[in-house]
Amino acid sequence: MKQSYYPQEIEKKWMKIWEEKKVFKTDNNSDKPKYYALSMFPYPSGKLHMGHVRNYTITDVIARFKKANGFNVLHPIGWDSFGLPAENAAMKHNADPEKWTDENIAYMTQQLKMLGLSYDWDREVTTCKPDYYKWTQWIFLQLYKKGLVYKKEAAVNWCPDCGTVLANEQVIDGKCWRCDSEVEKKYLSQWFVKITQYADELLKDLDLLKGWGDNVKTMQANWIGKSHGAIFRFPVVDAPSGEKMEVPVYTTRPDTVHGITYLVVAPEYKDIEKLTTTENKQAVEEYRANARKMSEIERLSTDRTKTGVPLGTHCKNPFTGEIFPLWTADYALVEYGTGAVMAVPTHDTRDFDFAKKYNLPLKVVIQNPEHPSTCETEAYVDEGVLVNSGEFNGMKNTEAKKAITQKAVDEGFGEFKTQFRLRDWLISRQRYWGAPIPVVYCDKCGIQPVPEDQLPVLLPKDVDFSVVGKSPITTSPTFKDTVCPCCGGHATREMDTMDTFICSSWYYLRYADANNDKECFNKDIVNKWLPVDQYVGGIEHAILHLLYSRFFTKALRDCGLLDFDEPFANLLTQGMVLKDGSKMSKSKGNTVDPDEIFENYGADTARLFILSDSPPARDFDWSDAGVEGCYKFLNRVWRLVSSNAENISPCHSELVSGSIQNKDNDDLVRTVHMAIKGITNDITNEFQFNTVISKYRELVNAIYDWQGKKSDLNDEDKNVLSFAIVSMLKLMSPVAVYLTEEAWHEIGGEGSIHDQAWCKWDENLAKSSSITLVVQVNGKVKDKIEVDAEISKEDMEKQALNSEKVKALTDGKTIVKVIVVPKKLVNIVVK
RNA sequence: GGGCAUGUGGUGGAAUGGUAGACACGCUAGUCUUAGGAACUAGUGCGCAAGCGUGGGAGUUCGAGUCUCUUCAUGCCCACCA
Repeated sequence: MKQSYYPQEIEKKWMKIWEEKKVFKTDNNSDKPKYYALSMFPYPSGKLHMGHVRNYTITDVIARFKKANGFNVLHPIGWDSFGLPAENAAMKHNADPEKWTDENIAYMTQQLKMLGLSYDWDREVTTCKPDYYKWTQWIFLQLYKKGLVYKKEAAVNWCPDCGTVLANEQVIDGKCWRCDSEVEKKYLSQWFVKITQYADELLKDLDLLKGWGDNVKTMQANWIGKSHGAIFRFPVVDAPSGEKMEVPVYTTRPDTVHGITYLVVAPEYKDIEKLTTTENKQAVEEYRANARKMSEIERLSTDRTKTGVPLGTHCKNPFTGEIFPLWTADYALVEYGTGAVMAVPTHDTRDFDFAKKYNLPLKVVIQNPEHPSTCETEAYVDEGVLVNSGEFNGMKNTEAKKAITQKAVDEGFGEFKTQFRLRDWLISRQRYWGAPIPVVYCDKCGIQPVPEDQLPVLLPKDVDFSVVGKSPITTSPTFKDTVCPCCGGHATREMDTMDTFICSSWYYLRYADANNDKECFNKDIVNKWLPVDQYVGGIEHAILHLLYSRFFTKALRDCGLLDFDEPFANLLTQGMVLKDGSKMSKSKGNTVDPDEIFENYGADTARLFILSDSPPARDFDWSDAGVEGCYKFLNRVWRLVSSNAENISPCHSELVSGSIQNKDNDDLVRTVHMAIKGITNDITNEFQFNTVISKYRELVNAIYDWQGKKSDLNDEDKNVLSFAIVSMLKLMSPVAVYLTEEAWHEIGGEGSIHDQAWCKWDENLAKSSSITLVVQVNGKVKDKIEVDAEISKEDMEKQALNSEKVKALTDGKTIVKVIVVPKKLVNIVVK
């Protein structure tokens, strides 16, 4: 008999058996209730890191727990496999990114299997394969048909030295990640997805997501950024052309409208040239050219002092008749609101800074009656009462917002306006390793979508990855030229590929029906499996991926492809894996390679440890000593099973404590019931795996203690021991997947332990036979008395008052009150 | 600047408003061993003690780590959004 536990040998054996028998295959036609457990799928970067191990172990334990509890569980995995690292590797070695990707997937697949994850591998999804991106392209076309995809001119990150567009991720501190030169902005025609059309619903439906943390919901709400304000239109009084013009502004502070002393338009404002006088033209042009060149990071940096130039023209404030100058300044953003800002330096810190710098006038219109401010040294941005505001004087500013906007509405120069910060999603990437955008450009017919029966538009293979300064896809001699689907004449293909976030915005739908080659997924099957019951992933996806996926679900719903509103019912954002207090990273040299842990301690140890020390949502500090401790614990469990194997039967009878003669046996049975209850509740509530594992340890310690009191085992002893050990193995089976399977067979169990039903507990047995009665005097613990668990309130009080320690403290004092908490404590209040 | 978290022993962390420090790591003794970085046993918040203890200060309560207010510190995310 084995006296010590050899994970390498045991784990490899079971890994193979489970794989051959497809133990974790999911049946689409089961009549059990469904449960969809999902981890965010990985980018095939080469090797798993500990963050993956944590993420997938958490989801795996949930999936196994739900399966044991009678659910038909969908637990799939796939690969978010388009993206820059593959292309970079390809460019470095002038090799095919597909080869690099495939090799990584093969390696990581082995690692995932080693980790003992209960995936249904028949549903594996790989976003860079034509059988997947065909449907990504098809979905793009549906969105195009719906008007949710459009093309427009937009600024991109441009590296002048490499002559190429950079993704945001490739811009590091405003510089090119490859050549370190300053990144500029450049205007190109780009594809956009109209996510803003769903801004209101994306915000409103956050309320439906009861199973999401408030932190993630708040981040999304802030990102969507709904604000209520007004649009005011200011007539231009001296447009150089003499034409009648007006400048509309958006403001959330209509109450300050009487305090306007100037007006700012963004450098990219569409009418800016028509609003500039001849004398100011040169200065304005120079300022705009400079702003265009500046990188996003430079421009948006807050510590930068504000700059701007006057246009030379003026507007009239329709509320006051005052004339004020127009300026351009890059603190006005062309993409937000109307691209123009009404400046009230007295009540806005940005306007204040700008006005001080350029000596623009200040006019106070809001005051705190108790502490009036002249706003000479700083803007007064808090609430107050209107002054210098004509008919609105004396009104509270919160009320004035409405009244003033209403006046503008009535007189025809303004309206109420709701504004979002959310922008449309730029999805064009001037890159090779992505899904080609299925569009062609015909000289005669213009933009033409590729007909659906011609999908997929395959990535060309005849490309040169060594090129610098352009996307490798443009070097293909065969890709560019094609035929117009409309007129049959010559057309050229779109050379841009899609942002990989598109691919990852619908993969969770594909899992439900992963091998469908007729449609992206069958509507009924998707309706059956979705929404995902539990989604697990890193907080870093709190905004982009989760928002895009929510948008996709709503858009596909409106295309008639599915019938639900939100894709992820419950979301668990796991914390980071740290080492020595900082995030594991190659540059810091504090990474831990999962392979080494598997090799030295086994996957069960890795699984146990990664769950043990912190609750899932919190950051987890890796410690080598902790791994060692988990390994020792598993060996301790193994010794407990193997040294008792011949005393244990896997089919123990149901144990009722009344029929048990021996006190130690009764205590152990109660301990087991308490463990079942506690562990089940800890998993069910918030997935508190760290306390689950401490309860494993308590249970194992209790069995060892029990064993220490026994020499020869009688039938009752054996029965109780069997009950304890079999329960322990079942409770541990979602975490220590290999050890429990091996142990299950060691004691003669049939089939797989992973097909066994979860343990049940008896409420009457899930408590100990005696309790510690805590006696407090004035809220401080003074005595503890061991009493029967069924003690009455009266007896509790009597026992407490009889305590010698209590008597000593209450002698000669008045007992004001006695509080009795049933079966817990007595508090005696004395004076 | 805004938002969101989090503050408990030497360390990771437990505690439906009811025994603070479960369970571990570490450490200290000891047992068994040729040896042990294995296993087992005992101990381990601080303080000689009365007592004191959950970042600080107030409050609610018979009773507060937990609830309220306030303050400080740390971390993360967003950041010229008018």
